[in-house]
Amino acid sequence: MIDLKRLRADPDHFKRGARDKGIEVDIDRLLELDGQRRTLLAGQEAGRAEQKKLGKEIGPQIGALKRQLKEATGKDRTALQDSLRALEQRPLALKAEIQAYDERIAEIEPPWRHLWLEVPQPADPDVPIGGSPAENVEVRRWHPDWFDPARGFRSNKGFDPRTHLELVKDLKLVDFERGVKMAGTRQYVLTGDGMRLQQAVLRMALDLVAGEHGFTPMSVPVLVREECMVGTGFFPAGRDQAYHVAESQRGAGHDLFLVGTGEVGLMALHADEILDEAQLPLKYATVSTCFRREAGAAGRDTAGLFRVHQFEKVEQVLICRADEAESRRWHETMLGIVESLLKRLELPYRFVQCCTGDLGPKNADMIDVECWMPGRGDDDADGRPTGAWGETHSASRLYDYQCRRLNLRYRDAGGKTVFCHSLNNTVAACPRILIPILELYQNADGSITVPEALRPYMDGRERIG
RNA sequence: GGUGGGGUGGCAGAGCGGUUGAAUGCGCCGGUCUUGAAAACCGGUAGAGGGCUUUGCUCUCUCGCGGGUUCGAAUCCCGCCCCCACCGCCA
Repeated sequence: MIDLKRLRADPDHFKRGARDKGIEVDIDRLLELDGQRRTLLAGQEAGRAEQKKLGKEIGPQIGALKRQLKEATGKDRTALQDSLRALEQRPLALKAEIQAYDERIAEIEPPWRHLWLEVPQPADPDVPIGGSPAENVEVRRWHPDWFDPARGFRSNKGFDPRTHLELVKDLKLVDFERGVKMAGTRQYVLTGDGMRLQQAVLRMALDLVAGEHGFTPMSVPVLVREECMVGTGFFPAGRDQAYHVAESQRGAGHDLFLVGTGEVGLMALHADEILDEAQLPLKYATVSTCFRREAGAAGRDTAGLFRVHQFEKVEQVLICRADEAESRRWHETMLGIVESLLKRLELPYRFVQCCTGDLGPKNADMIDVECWMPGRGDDDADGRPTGAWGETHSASRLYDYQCRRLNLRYRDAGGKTVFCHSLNNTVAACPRILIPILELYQNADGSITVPEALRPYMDGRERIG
């Protein structure tokens, strides 16, 4: 969430930020509620201060009188009761006053809090302003010697490509029909070498980020409390995207939600903690199952492995000191890890600077990594796909937006508690990353060459099919 | 799932409903002493929000979380969450 002090000081900054991201939030209403709340709080606190003072003054007197009352009879009793009543008059009036404040605050706080959570983090000034992914800006690209996306598949490999959909069917790597039978649309079964290939990619990615780059590998819950989803910034905006396990309907005290990314478990791990500055940065990686409802994506990428409800992902997160330069450096470092993965896999890729409209509420900056997928894109005159870039990774820089929500802080050299900065980045998302691998490494005879970097994870095998 | 016990500061551990935001011990920080260190002694040691004459003073909230009783709740009542023990079930 954003810093309310900054919002009060410069509302236009946040209004602009929301507008640039195409997110509707009534900031004027939030400021109004905030002002009301602060006024009420001041009144409530003044009342309580007096109540405490009074309690110390006349509390012991009341206690003494009540003790006397127990033994007293007749006239004494009436007199004692009268003085008791007189003594209690002021605190009773105060009590009513404070309760009135409490009620009004209780009315205001839920909408105030909800609006506060909805205010997006403004994008950094160097993020291009735009409304849709079409306005994202390519930053750089790379391709191996043996495949230049600019030239088209045939001139690179000497034959026309099949799409990954055709390849997995021919080679029996995926069973879509039975996946759908069991679990509905966008479900699939990886079979045999399809599963082996996926495991090879995941393990290679985890070894890279954990083994070579010092990210601690973790296994974290994928079924979490709502607080984790709100804390990591996926709720309330992305509530529709998450599967909701309504355990409260069968008597449990709280519901659970299936995470859409391992980032949730890795980031929520340290919620409500105050870390030592010396512990930072925290570098974590996980391989986890991810669940997405894909609400609003009906009809988009329905065929194949591109957009599915359940998938496996190696994710890296980093929690560091609240220093812009440092978190920018880590962003580059994490992107560098992805780059080395894709170079080892020899997959043509490009980095894309996402525009404001593509960032989502929580990010100040986001770089997408796209791989060349020969089976995507428009068809040519012969009805063959011409290929297109497809998003496989996404690297976000969040400043302290996420850590504020998670209440995740550290104590700096001066002893102050400061919200940490956080970053996250895909290392490898499966089965999506299998698409460029299968399509680029396909051979004229319909087989797939196993990328060299994956062979150690595939019992040394050189081809599938 | 059943039964029982329990959640208090960095940790351990007290706390008849009334100056208890919290004794005591440990740890940590500063000081005295010392050639240096240890010991001993003295002092200080939670977080959040607000106000001001803004590096200090002051107010409010926080004893798992939420609600209730009360003039007043760490203390009494209710709900929830979590932990521990034993039993049952189980990869």
